[in-house]
Amino acid sequence: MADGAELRERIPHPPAEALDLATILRTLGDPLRLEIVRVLADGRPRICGELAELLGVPTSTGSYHLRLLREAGITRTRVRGTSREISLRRDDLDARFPGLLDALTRS
Amino acid sequence: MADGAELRERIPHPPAEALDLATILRTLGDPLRLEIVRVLADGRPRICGELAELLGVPTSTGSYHLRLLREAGITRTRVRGTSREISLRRDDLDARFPGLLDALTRS
DNA sequence: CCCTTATTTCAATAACTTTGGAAATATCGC
DNA sequence: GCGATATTTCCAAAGTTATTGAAATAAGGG
Repeated sequence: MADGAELRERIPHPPAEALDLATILRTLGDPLRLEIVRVLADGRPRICGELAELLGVPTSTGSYHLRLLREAGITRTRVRGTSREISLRRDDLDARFPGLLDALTRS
Repeated sequence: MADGAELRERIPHPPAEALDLATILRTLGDPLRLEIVRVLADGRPRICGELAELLGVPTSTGSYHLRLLREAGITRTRVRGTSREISLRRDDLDARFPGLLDALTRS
């Protein structure tokens, strides 16, 4: 690690008020990312490698898509040991865009 | 007009069964196109030039975005005189993805 | 500490998207 | 047909996004 920055790594998430509908739609408008959201829709968090394997992509590709989902405010990422636990930000999304997630994950 | 193809010009629209959610989301994930959909959400059709002017873009740019909306199955385009009348495909969208349009145009 | 495991970042590349001026096409009314 | 009006298509430039191997970083456990 680079000299000096010894604080525990914090993963940045946008606050709920900052969520932008066009950004969310653009982010979900990719089959891989939409599939990730559908998998997470059951409320159970998954770890990054689990999702990459499920989608059949290298972890570097998975990590890229998970970063976009997190930056758009769609998912939340928590450090747990050497893994990251990914979950849907369902309450924030439901509060900000009622009905959207339901419409996307229905059936 | 090119020699021989004298039939009345028909504008292609995808059938309702062919609508794809990821394609629709990708298409709406552009601020200009999302704005067009919000304008059309009142159910009143608009002509192309009206929309381009409203958005402050050249008609060639407007025409490009309207083509993407039409090809994604989000809007319907009808020839009316020298103009094209653009409207939302609300019934098809509501039937195929219940709640989606409502969630996008609420407020 | 060092090793292992999980994940991210980097860098290069390829593929796709957006923009807008100019030219082409379509339709109408005369 | 012709001219006017509305829109689309073409094209090239610019911008953005996706993909992935390799290197870097992080955390945990001996």
